[in-house]
Amino acid sequence: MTTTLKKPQRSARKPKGDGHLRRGEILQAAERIFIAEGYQGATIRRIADEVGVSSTALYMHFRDKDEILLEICDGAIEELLRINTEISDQPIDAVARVRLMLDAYMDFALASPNAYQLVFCGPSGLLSEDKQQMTRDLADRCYDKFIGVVREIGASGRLRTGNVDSAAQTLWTACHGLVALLLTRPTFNWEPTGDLKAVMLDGLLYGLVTD
Amino acid sequence: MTTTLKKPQRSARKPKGDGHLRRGEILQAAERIFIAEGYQGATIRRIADEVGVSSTALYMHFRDKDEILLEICDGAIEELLRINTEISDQPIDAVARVRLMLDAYMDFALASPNAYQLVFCGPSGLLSEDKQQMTRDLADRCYDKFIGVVREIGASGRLRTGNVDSAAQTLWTACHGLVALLLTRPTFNWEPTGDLKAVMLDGLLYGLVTD
DNA sequence: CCCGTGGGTGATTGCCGTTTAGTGTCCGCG
DNA sequence: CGCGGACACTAAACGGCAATCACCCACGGG
Repeated sequence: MTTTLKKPQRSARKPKGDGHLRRGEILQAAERIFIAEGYQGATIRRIADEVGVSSTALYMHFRDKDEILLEICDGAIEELLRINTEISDQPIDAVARVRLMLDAYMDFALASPNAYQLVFCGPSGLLSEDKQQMTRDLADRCYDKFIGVVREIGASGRLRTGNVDSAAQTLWTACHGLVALLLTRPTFNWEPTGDLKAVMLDGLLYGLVTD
Repeated sequence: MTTTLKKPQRSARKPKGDGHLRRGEILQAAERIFIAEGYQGATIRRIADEVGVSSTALYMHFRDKDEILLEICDGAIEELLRINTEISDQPIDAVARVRLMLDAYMDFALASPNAYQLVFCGPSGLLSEDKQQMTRDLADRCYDKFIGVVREIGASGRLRTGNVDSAAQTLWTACHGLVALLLTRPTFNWEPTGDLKAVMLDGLLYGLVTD
């Protein structure tokens, strides 16, 4: 009952300042299709149909298709940044925080596979470089949170390799590789996901960090 | 030499059994464009233009576009399999062989970025699953070579984690992650590639394998 | 009352992969 | 020699895509 009457039936047409509402509706519909059918299935026409407008109408609110999907991804990455910040602030051992962050990172990827792949597995040119700027910045801030904790470990002299950057990049890319392949090759005969995550984290941290 | 004149001045038409030659020419042109411009730039029409035939002609020799690119990728993966086999047969310590194989794997990915990404970073549906069968089989045989050596390590009791499969998958996916991100995010402020490879291999093997 | 403007549309452009119907040339066979 | 058929190939078209264009029209301020 609370629904559709945004304004009394004064007019058959929606009131003039509806633009902002439309934008939200489009994002919502796009996200549904994007989650359900991936990048390929989320065409401009299908999103427009879902909202109930013509495909042209989407260009009123977004410059192009990429901007829609990137805005969805931004939302996902913001969530990751929030998680990273939370973990980063916990008053526990730095190594434990690194482990938590990497674990949360992998969980995030597995929970938001489409957004994750669009941002981190983008086939180098699926979307033009400059349009990703906003998303890339967010991802970089996630990485900054991460490397901050790694730097703590390095400062306390617990890094078996002296270089903070190479250690951080190794930890990150290794975890990325695991989830990326889990997502893109779902038919492979994988060991249980939890086991793989554990072996990855145990192995890497044991290999890179001293007690 | 290869005169780029479309019509040889001798006979207006090439001899009858030219089909298999055409196939080679197409693959060669496609590979050039594919390497130079990636998956996006390698369109049927552009490949056909390069060869000097109509776009329809490609369908004489290949069922569809994916088959062309996959055949190129097969060539690349066969090279990887050859390398893996060679290393696998070397009469040296199993751990040293695993390290060599992973190192060669990463070098291969960095040397054939397009083929590597198409096979291993395919956004889960860029090419239909069944068409990749041949390529997947080759990749699986590469993995078999790899896991064979890991199994040797496990059999000699040198695996810190008892599970051969999870260790092998961890090693593989971690190395994949490194090269995948190096390829897809070339603008990131990476440490030197050699350093990253070394830290990855040292850390992982130290973490997963006992002396 | 009228007119500018914001929100929206149908038609169109220019790519793409793929399909269909057809064309010219060579070969083997009568 | 002639002719049917196979072969290598093509032009044109189809449907789908993102993106653009030229419009349209109800509303609200003057």
